[in-house]
Amino acid sequence: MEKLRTLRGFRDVFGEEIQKFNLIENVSRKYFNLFGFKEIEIPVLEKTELFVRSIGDTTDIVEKEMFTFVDLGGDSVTLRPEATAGMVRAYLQEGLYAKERISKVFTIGSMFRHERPQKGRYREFHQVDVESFGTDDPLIDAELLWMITLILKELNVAEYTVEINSVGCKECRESFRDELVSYFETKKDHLCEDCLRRLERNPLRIFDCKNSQCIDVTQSSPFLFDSLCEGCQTHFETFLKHLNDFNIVININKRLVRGLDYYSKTVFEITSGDLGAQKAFVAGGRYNNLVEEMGGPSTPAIGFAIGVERLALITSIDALSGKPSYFFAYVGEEAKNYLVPILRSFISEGLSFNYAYEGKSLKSQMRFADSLCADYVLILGDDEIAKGIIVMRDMRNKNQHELSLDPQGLAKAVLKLTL
RNA sequence: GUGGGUGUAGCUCAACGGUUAGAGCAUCAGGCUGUGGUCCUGGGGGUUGAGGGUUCGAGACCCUUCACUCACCCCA
Repeated sequence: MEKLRTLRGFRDVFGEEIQKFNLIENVSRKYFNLFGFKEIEIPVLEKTELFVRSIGDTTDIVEKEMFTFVDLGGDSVTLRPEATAGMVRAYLQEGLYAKERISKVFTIGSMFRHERPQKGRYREFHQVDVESFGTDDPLIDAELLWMITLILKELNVAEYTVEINSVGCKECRESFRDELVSYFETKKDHLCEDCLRRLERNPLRIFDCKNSQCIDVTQSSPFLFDSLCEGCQTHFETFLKHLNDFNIVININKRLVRGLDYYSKTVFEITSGDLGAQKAFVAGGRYNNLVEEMGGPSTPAIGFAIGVERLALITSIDALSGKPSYFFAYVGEEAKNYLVPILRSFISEGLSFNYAYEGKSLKSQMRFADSLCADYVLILGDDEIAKGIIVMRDMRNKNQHELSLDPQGLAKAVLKLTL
């Protein structure tokens, strides 16, 4: 029989990695709450159209990376490849724009992209996603980056680069596009196949190309950054000023463009050299037109996503929580009768507890306790029962104490001794 | 979609084309029938990813296929 295993690019997350995931989520939540962001959980599965319309039908994600299928009702549905589209949909569907002047929301969960898996990239991956609707003030652009740096600091991530750029508004992009196309037309024979295709459909993406010839061509090309309209330029300069106020060190990268069509003005990426090719672990930007394009009122917005797997790769986890753990070792059937009362006592005091279900030898139980890294082992056998006591062994220094055998009061007595 | 690497015990890996495929770690047990980590002894655990071929003989060589992995592409 064929062995059952996960689908390609899908994984079981456990052990140290899940601890890191939890840590990342907890630290993120903490700061989101401090900054006034509210959690919202949105569906993993949405109508395909939602993603096609928001992300853009010429993007790689939509063209070849979505888990799309027809459901039993005949609708084309898609597992979300990113969170922003669903967040915008929720913002409109739930009428948040009418309920509050500014909506600051976040969500945490799985995303799906049908790509070839490699280090730090899987078909199911996790993102922490943050969105702010309702203001174009560059102060919030800087505030988001500040919040991210605080989270990274608490997670002990020190080696990273914040790259920022502005991709302008619709208007400056429109006029720049013609300028760019005419420049690349003259360099056509130096561009790779992909870039020739990009030239037709989405010329800005040529800046994304890793091909050395294409990079050469872009060296002397005009940059959108240099032909921003006055409004976008002021927006960017104010953004820079606020970043400086928050004491955030950044790197302006005129080549930085995003792979999704909806971005405008501010875009940013946070990268780490420790991640190899998949070096971006946080990315985001402003998208002032998307809400309107999706059928809502004209609403400026900005958001970002943290790649949890990638962040976990560069996060080192400290020692586990300081709470001691206890193990109950018993010898003989009579001792086992004390198990449940003692268990109840421990749980009601909130003490972490474990034991061997089959009795086995005391030696075996001690080994088990050791393998679980128990801090204390409570030992109960015929001798102790006869004397009305229970022995508590400190596994680190091998000291043993005798406690009176009173199941109800045992946890309290143990607490007094061990804390 | 393209290219490279790798598939042998739960994990990490050995085994020149030649007995019954081994070792370390892990696990279980014993030494020490009431005390963990160290030590010693032993046990269990394998369709060598799958299928075909070459050969007297294949874990090894050839072909096919699958999977994993890294990189490209793209992205978080």
